[in-house]
Amino acid sequence: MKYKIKSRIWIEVDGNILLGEGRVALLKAIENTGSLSKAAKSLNMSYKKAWSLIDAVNKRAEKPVIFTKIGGKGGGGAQLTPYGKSLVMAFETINENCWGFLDEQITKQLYSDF
Amino acid sequence: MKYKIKSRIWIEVDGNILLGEGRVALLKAIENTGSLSKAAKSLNMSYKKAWSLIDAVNKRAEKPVIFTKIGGKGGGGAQLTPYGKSLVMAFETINENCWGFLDEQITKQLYSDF
DNA sequence: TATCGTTATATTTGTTAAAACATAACGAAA
DNA sequence: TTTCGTTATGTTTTAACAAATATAACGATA
Repeated sequence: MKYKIKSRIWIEVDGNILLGEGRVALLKAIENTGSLSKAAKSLNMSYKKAWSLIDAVNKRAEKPVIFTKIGGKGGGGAQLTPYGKSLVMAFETINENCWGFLDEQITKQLYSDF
Repeated sequence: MKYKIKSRIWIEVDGNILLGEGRVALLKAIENTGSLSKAAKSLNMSYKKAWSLIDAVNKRAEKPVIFTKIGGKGGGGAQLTPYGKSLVMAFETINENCWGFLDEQITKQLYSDF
């Protein structure tokens, strides 16, 4: 089969993006590193960009998605809230299910004989 | 339900985009107008952009998607091949099915109680 | 054979999005 | 009270992408 079907999904609130693949990757990196700056570095992203993405997510989500701490031991840090974790999980599940669905669909619509 | 799920799908060949929503819209406009330049105008797109999109599609598709004529009555024109029409139909069907699937999914993954 | 609206293509300009850079505030601990 | 690695934010610069402009070739028809 020569053709491959691809997709991007995202979640919107009032016409503004809440969560997409990039933001989910960032949230997962925060979960793994405990810090926004480390997460940004691990994704080869500037801190500023990471911060603005997270800011947008926090502004639009129904409940806070991360909480941060400034100063103190280690300089501070950032962690996902339980709600943030559940959003990430839901997004990834939907995304994977979508891939499977689309693979089925392209076979049906483009490569079936009947 | 505060969150809305959105998607974009596209078809790739060897890592290059063959068809996405924009190109499908352009192909449909060609079908309706019988001309690439009229189609571009109807979509508020420059002729050059339209031409390069179509060029990319023709280079990558398994079979020609449009055929063109230069000069003569009306100056020339462009039309979809039957294969082009079938690609457009398949794309639109898959896209609509995908929207329905994703609406189900977000309800299941984010708004179900069990 | 002059005209016309196309297709086909190159080149320049403009606009927007991303990257880079800079800096203040914070608070635990040495 | 100085140091350190954070969070938080503004400003400037760069680069990628889109738009605008220009022009040649084509062929039916008047």
